[in-house]
Amino acid sequence: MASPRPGPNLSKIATSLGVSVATVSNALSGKGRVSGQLVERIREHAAELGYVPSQAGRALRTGRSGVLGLVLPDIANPLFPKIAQAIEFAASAAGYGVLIADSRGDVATQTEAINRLVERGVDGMVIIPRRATRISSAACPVAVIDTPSTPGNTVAADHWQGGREIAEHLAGLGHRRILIIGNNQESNVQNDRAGGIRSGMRPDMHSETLWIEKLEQDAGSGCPLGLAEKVRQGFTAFAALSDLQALRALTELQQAGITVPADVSVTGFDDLIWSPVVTPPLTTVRMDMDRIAGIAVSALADTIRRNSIREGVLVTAEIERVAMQLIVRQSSGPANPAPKTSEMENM
Amino acid sequence: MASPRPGPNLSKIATSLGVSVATVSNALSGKGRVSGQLVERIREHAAELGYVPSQAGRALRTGRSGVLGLVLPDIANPLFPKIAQAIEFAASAAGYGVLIADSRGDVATQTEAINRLVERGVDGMVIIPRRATRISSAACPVAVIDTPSTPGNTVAADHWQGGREIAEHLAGLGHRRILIIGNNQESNVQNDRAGGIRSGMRPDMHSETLWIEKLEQDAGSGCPLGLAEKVRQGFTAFAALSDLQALRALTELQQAGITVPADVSVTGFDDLIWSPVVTPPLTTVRMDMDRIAGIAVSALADTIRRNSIREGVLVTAEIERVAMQLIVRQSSGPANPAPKTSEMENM
DNA sequence: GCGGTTTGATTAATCGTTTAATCAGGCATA
DNA sequence: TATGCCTGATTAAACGATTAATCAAACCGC
Repeated sequence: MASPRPGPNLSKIATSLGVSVATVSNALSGKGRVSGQLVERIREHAAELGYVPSQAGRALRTGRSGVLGLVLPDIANPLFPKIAQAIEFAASAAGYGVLIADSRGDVATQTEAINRLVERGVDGMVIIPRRATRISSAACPVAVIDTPSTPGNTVAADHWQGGREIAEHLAGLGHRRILIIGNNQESNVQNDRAGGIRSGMRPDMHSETLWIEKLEQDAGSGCPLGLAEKVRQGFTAFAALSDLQALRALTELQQAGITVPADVSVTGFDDLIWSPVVTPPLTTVRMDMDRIAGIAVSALADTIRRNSIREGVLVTAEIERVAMQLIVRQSSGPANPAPKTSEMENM
Repeated sequence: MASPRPGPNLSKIATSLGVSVATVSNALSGKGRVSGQLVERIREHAAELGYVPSQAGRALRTGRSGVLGLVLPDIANPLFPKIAQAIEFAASAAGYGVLIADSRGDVATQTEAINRLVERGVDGMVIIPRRATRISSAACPVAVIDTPSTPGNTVAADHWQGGREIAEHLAGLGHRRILIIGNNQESNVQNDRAGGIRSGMRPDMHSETLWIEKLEQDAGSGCPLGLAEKVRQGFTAFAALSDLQALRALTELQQAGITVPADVSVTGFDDLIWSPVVTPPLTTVRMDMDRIAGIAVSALADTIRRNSIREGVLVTAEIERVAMQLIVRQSSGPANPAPKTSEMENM
């Protein structure tokens, strides 16, 4: 009934070579004292037998599973593929596997997801927290990726600076009235980005902020944002806090007969997959997820290596904010002092 | 140096209750012969001690890790979050963890990613294959999710039928000249979808197919698709094989001053996250990923349970094609026999 | 009251790896 | 030559769970 593992194990190699298992183990790991030529012979033989070490056996003995957990509470965020990819890449470069857990956007099950990972024996985990949740340390080292302004954050993109880049870009193009379009006011990330935009504006500039989720509570999901009205009020730039919202703004404006960027400018955040290929391609700000993931994972790996006794720690890294990079494409252009109003009639 | 696991283990519970470890194990798993009241006592005590079984110990003994691998070779596909979420959900409902592996779109590393999973001791894996690759069975049971027409496929959405739904919808709206917009001609999925559209057209209808990747090889990535010209040629409907391409088409048309759906219709596939919130909301076709994932995972779990000896098998399921559902939104409307040509001048 | 079954528990082996402890020689030094 | 050290290997004890085999006692029919 019990299924024996298919491949050879240490003891098969050992008996086949007439040595002890301990020697084989030492030779392969390079730890004990084994003569050079014997190491050679053992390595060779192991390779030709196609030996692959049993993670279970190793884990049982060492207490380390070699697996990290990745908690993505808001998987609907289209940023997810990039994050998962970056984490997986960094982790496997560091010799770790990645176990995913998501809570389908439900706050209550975030804890449950974390527990499942702990039960599976992960050595540590990377958490991208759901907005406004605070991670109290779990039963293993935890790296948090949120925003630099979040307490307990390990490493994150410098969303604030990214916002400033956008503001300065728009200011340089002559825009003076900017509408910031965000989704959710509780999101640490979106708040940082909005704050950055405001802080980067010149004294003679004016901004308002539109929170979509709040709007949809009254007007229903998928409702129009009323951007044409905003254009009439003199806004010439729409700075969305995510490319998803930028896309929504862009198509609504286009449908209303307002041309981007001739009439108004639209910018986003995150450089999501569609951003370069829509018309016009989106001006946006990109975070270096590979770098962030690399820092998070190596900080985590360090902590795991250091902590002989397994305990819950919020991991800290030396670099905790990574600069975002402005990508200028064609959705932003010089401010048009008098956007064409002819089209506005038929709204 | 070696870090002892923090929590209690079977033997701690056993000595604390004055019974043997075997009895505790039996009581918790409900397998051997233990008296009812002792089972009760043991379960209670284990719970209050916060006992969590060691996956490593169990895995070593049983040869089962309780983990499935998920191979996503083309992670750039924005469909990924839904797939990953569905698989993770189905797997954790079946008591499995999910280890992810991606090959960053690189064909060569797909095999390497699979090997990494095998080395980590997964009990089976779900593979969404990169286009045009054929999965030869690995060292464990494998479920393939691609298209029903792919040899070796386990379960998938009925992309062909989805295509027919689109064609019939457009036919019913009076469209007679349809431009199919796909990305890559080698993709099994996209080919099925295109085939379905063609097969669902009425005899008096005409279609052409535009493959973006081929176009971009000459004209450069992100180049215009020249859809305005197609409108002039009499095409009134643009059926994209993914919402990503639909979005690209929609924005290009809108930017050219062509109104959707008044002038032409645009449809997509997959009901991606932005589809309901762009203007106009996209008519698309949705696959029931939860159902597909559920079927794939339970077929996999069955095979794993059945196969005492661990071997590589391509898993088969009873239901291998799952119907797609047409979602009619506002990007498709009645065919306009003479789309306005006034705007066409300024192209 | 005696062989035989059933019940409820224990014993002990096993999965594959790591690693501390031990040991047998060889070699150098006193 | 006896002592000590170094080298290169072996021994054996874990890690934590599962499970086949065993065992003691109770219970049954005859």
